[in-house]
Amino acid sequence: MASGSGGISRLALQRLPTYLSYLKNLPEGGPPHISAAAIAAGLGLGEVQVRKDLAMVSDAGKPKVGYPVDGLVKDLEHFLGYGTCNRTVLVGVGNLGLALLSYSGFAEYGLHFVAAFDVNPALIGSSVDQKPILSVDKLPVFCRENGIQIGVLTVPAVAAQACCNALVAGGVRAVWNFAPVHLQAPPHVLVQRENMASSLALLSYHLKTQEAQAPQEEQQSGTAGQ
Amino acid sequence: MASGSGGISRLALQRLPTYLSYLKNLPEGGPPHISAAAIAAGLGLGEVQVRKDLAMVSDAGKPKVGYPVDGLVKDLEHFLGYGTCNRTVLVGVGNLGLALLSYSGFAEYGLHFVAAFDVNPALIGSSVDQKPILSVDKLPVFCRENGIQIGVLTVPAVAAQACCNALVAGGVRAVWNFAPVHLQAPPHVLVQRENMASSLALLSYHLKTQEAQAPQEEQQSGTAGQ
DNA sequence: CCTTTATCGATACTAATTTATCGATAAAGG
DNA sequence: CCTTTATCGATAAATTAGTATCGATAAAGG
Repeated sequence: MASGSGGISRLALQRLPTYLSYLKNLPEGGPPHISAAAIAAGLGLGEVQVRKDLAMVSDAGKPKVGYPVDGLVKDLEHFLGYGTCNRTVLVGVGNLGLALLSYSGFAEYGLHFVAAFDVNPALIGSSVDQKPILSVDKLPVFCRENGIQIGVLTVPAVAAQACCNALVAGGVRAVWNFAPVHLQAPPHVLVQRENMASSLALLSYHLKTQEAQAPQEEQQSGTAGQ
Repeated sequence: MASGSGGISRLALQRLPTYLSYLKNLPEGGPPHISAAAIAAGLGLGEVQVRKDLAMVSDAGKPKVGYPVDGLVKDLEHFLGYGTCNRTVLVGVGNLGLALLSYSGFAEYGLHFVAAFDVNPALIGSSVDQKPILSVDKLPVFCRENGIQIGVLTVPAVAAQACCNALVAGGVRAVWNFAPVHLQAPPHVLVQRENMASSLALLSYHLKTQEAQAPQEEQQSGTAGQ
């Protein structure tokens, strides 16, 4: 296991979980080693890029053999900080909030929901999957007392900055923001915006430009590889 | 309105919707013009970057005045292809699928859900917000007959490639994939993966590294700007 | 009408990221 | 034991993205 010299680039860091999930989903009885070329092919990436990314995380790669799958998984998880339990609260129990709250897969990434918060009195007092829904008034104190590290924001845009402030006041150091606004926060707090609109922009632009270029395409017999 | 010379970069394209939403959320009675510097400050970006991005989209910027807010909004929407109705289906009516299906905000981006698909017989036949839930067996035919352009995949990872193939067979040209797998598709079909794990990686890594560097921080009096 | 000022757009520069090349090495086969 | 081959890691080149500088211009004020 190696910690690459300087820091890892943001884009490389974002690719790491993709490798991780690819490796974890490899068929059970397969070979215990895998080459960078194989990973690259499976994920549609460049072979050299894969090697470079993995070099930041692990030094278990050996010529002629490749990387040991299990070892690489461990190295990735360790590098990303999965495994250490990050206590998390969710703010805003709407449709999306509920979906995230009841998704069990986040535990794999070390993310553990402890409680949820909302302003709606009809929700306060109830619970979702053992996780209580509390009033947002209690947010800063709760975070402070329970050592919360991550806050997930699924509130309307207008409420997002206030909720973010409450999280920061409670000592939270990472915010996952699903609201379509840019949030201000002190530098030691990482605000990661999950921007669905960005993805949609890519889709929409693709459709628009492709339409202009090839308006008569349509007879591809569904040849989707693999 | 200008179409920048070559193509726009992926990263720039992803920033455009951020500008758009920022402009749309500007207070009603405000000034009719805005400068690149003001936008940059509001979004935490570089002033020059904002100008360069906007130059790809619009040529309505004037010295001493800035950009006309309304005009810029129109140019952005036109460039991104919003406004043209993109008929969309959703596959996989689980928690997340439901949340997306009942979120009304997508219409703003030209995305209109026409129907949803699932394998669960208990769901098939019912509907969510006027949108019928049909059997996945009908997916290719339905897409073909209704001129569906976008498919949203909120199915389990194992089912994703098969559903993607069905969408492609139905003539869909853009897929928004929420499943944590890399999908194969012919080159004219854009597969955009919404990778929550990537965001989580950033958060987790930030917490891990910050913990190692400054384990004794904690007494910041919640000074969150704005 | 001329000067000043805010702000854009273009050009030049710098930094980051990706891709290509090449030598080194671990295993396999003769 | 030597040769061959697959594959890694490192260095170098190319591409791409981001930043700084500067002249040009539209409005405002004298």
